[in-house]
Amino acid sequence: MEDVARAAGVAPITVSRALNTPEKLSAETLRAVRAAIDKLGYVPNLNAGSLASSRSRTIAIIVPTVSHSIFSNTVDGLAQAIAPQRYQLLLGQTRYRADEEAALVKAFLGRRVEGMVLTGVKHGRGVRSGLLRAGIPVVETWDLTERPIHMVAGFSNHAAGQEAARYLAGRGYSSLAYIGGTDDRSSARLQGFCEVARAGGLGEVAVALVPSPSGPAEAGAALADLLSRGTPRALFCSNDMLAAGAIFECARRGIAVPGQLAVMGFADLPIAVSIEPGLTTMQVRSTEMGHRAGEMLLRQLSTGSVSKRIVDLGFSVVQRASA
Amino acid sequence: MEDVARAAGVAPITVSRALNTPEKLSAETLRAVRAAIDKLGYVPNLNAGSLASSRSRTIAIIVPTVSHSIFSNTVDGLAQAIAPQRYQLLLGQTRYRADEEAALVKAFLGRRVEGMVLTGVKHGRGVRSGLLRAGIPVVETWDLTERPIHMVAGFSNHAAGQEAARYLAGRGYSSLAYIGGTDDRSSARLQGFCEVARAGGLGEVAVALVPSPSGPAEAGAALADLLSRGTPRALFCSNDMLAAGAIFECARRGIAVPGQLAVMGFADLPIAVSIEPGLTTMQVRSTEMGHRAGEMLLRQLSTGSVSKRIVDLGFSVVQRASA
DNA sequence: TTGTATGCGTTATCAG
DNA sequence: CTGATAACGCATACAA
Repeated sequence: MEDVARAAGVAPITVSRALNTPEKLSAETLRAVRAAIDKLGYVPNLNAGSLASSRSRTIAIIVPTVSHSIFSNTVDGLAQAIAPQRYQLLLGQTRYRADEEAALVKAFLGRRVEGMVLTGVKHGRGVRSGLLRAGIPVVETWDLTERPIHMVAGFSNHAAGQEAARYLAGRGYSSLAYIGGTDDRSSARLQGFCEVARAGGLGEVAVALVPSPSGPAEAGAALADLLSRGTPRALFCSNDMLAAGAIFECARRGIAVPGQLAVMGFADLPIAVSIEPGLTTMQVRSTEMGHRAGEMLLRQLSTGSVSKRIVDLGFSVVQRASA
Repeated sequence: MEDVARAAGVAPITVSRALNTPEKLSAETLRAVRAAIDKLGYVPNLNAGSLASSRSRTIAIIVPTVSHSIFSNTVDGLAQAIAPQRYQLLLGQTRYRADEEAALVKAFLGRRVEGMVLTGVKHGRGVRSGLLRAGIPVVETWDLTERPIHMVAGFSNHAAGQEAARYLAGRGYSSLAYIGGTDDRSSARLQGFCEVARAGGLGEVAVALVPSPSGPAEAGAALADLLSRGTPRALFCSNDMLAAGAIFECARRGIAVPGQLAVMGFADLPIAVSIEPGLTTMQVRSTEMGHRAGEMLLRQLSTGSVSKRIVDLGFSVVQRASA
């Protein structure tokens, strides 16, 4: 910056201003500084700027894994929301391990990120307190709680599970089965699903769990397991990829969908509308969740005020052919 | 850090050592410092550390979008490779726009990232020169070139396209069609595919392009378009999601796969093995690409030497039922 | 509109 | 094994 200042015949602070508040410089000075910057190929050190201004212009997001479209959509949405404001994105993956989350939060706090987006509302040891002490805005996603760390943008997994059971019961299916992951949010959906099934007199739900992260192939094996234990009439899968895998397995076994087995998914991924038969599923706004989280953080950062602490993005059944 | 030092009765630099080179401190001093750190809830400012040491311990990756599994796998692989070394990951999305790439590179350079992973080998204005001047290690992925910026870990899209055509020709299919995206790498695959088709006397390939990013739904429309223009016997899709969409469309139209139309995909995503019929596809190592890129960067950063500038991860046809 | 003085929170270097 | 001193490259506060 000193070199640039010298080349442009100004003080270093003027170079700083040319970068950050160009509107406060005369056109002539600005031109000279920019010419010097180009000539010297000067690349401002943003870390030094962060240190001096104590504003890092970074936001972090922690997800179980980015390999799962539901989460990568959220990352995508967040990235799109913050990019126009020239914030940069730090990405952390827990791979479904709570202690990883705590380590990542600590590391990001060390980076002095200005805001953080988390997955879920249950967190590892020290996460909540560390975040609270840091005093940065935090948005939890992919679930809902009355008592967020700071803000939450998501939907109730428990209620979504209930709604799925209600939908299937309403269509007259009585013998229900479930295939899903082992993470907190899948578990919440399962619990809601079973509650309504039980309350509706549909009896016990046949459950097959697959370890998260799960893909369509695992669903095939899980379905085989379920079929060996009984004859379900309708199957709720904790995400669309599992549902797709189940439908493929049915095709392989000559089981008609929905004729013999109705299949319902979760998330409304692109494959849901495309697969044959079209997949009845629970739509949730995965991209919007990230985008909204970004907006909430930015609003808090720029105005210092929260508009809403709890944003329920909801869910809705998308009825297609499979159930 | 000063507060911690005071509480522990040592100099600030000793606190720094407790954090970075604990093995150089006496057990007693170390214990005292750590106790003070815990007591005060001290979180070291890594940005300040970066400034003083000129080592940021960050690595950046730029992908078109993380919503596409092929790229999110690469991000995942990179994240896994660098996490154990306590490097952090900055993520940038171009959304398939070259000028975005240049802007992201510039921003990441400003952050003083220690290494960078790019998608593809064609880059926006100033990207190559800026990176070269910065002197940081760079790994290009998802393609191959004789003249990488620094290093490249990928495979030849052109050769993969050729191989696909060769495979289909070898199975006796003569009337070929193609559905694919509009990005550089898809284009390279298409070109290789057409070259071999032409050279093998199979005539012109019927081509339907869908704008990137593309999903299974777009493939349905593209296939409809192809069918309105002729009767292809085999279809090569530029990724498995497009192939899946094409297979679903065939199911809808009562077209037997592979009986009436053979379908071949690209990437070997989890859906390929799961879908019915099993998808014949071209396997590429998307996760490994990111992981390998991370290892190459770390090696360069720690030893200062490159083992291999050009790493060809290759590709291979995975034969299943669809072609 | 531009400049001067100062400090942000660490680590490198050199000494003891 | 521990400490004193001087950067690192900027932006804030204030002055002109």
